[in-house]
Amino acid sequence: MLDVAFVRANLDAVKLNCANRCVVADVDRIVTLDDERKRLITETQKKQQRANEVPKLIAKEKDPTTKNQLIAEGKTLREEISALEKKQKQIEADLDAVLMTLPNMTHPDAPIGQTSDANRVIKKVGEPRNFDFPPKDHVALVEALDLADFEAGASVAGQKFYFLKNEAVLLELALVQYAMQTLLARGFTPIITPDLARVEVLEGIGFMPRDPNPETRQVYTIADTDLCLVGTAEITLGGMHRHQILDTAKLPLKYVGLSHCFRTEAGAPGRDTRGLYRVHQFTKVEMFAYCLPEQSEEIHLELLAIEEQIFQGLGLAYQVIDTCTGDLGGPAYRKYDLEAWMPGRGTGGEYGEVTSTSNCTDFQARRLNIRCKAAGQKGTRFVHTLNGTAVACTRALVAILENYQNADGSVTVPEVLRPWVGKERIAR
RNA sequence: GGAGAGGUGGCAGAGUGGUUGAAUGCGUCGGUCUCGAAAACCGAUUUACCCGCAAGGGUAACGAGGGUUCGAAUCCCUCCCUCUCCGCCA
Repeated sequence: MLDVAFVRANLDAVKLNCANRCVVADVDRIVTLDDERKRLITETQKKQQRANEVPKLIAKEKDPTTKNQLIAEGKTLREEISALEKKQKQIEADLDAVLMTLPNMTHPDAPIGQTSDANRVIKKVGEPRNFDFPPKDHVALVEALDLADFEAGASVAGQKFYFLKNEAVLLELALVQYAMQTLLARGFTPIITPDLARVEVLEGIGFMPRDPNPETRQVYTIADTDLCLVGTAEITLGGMHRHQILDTAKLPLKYVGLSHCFRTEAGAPGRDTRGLYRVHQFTKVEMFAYCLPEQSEEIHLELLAIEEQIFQGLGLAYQVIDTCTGDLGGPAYRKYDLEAWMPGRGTGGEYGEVTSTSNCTDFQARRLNIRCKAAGQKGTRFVHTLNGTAVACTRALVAILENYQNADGSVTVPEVLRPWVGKERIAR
């Protein structure tokens, strides 16, 4: 969420930003509603001031007639204040609703464009492997090597669920270990988060679990509760410190969280329907940082560097994407994606998204009410929050299986994962 | 899940309807004293918002949200959380 004062002071910039990010929002209405809100507050406070005086007078008043008059006045004041507060609440709800539609501001260097076509490739690392045999896609590999059971997944939980089997299980656990160890070495605090979170937390992060349209709602909600299955540990890691004032000296806080992720994948029908690429549940190791505003750009680059380190370590070719305005989503100020080469994707291989790291500046912190304060100093500031994928297991599995396959149908285990997988080659 | 207790300022801990934003202690910061320090003494020590060019003035908040009342940290309701005991379980 943006600061109302900021919006008022930068009306044109906010409107341009909305246009760049393909968001339709009634920015002018924010000013109108905010004016009305302030007017109501001022009026309420005047009445409240009198309402505070009256009881004190009553306590001292001896004359019964005057006393009764004061009691009557107090009664009237209470009714008036109550009515004003009701009005104020409504205005604030309206204002909030408009503010909720506004996306975060955008980094000046982010590419401007409506669709993913405008995303900018800023770096390519590693060469897509040349095969001297026709490479299989991961679905074929998984079937041949008995690494997953999609039919059982569909039978038990429905389309886009799966059972991992055999070495795929070991690979997933190895990926988690590998990512965790990499982040631990960089001073991140390891966390295992809840897989469920309250609706308010989801909303604070920028999800819309109350979206009445099931076609666009991204998350599963739990019937008869105010809980949702988390789509990413970003939600829980970001919610972890909500309503807190953090000590400036202890920032940045860097966490590496492990959780399952659940996504309805509504609105993505027909896309990547096969295999592990787009599924309703997967395991993910996620980085999350809370920091001072002046630290966030540097940390964003650090998160990107870590993602690159992890995929370089896995020996996978990838490209780095600077995401364009139209593709940023609501909370991100800037977003980099890593796309790994996937030989089985499309015809003849394509890059497929494996990680994503966003600098959300104070957009989430404002909604989640996470501030920081220097000891001994007056005043607080909203922190900046950042997130980034360390490893999304299923996507990484796709890339590993397809890139490490051999002519004989076996798959070589990436060297960094061997300590946990316990073998060099997966074969049947 | 059942029974009970409880959630007050950085911490500890008073306060059960009337100048209580909140005693007291500790901590922290500033000052006096001192060559310096300790001790002692004095003072300060939350956050958000509104009005105002400013100085300054005001409103709100005692887990959260409602309610009763002229007046609520104090009474009532709902929710969240913590603790103890029992049950259950990995």
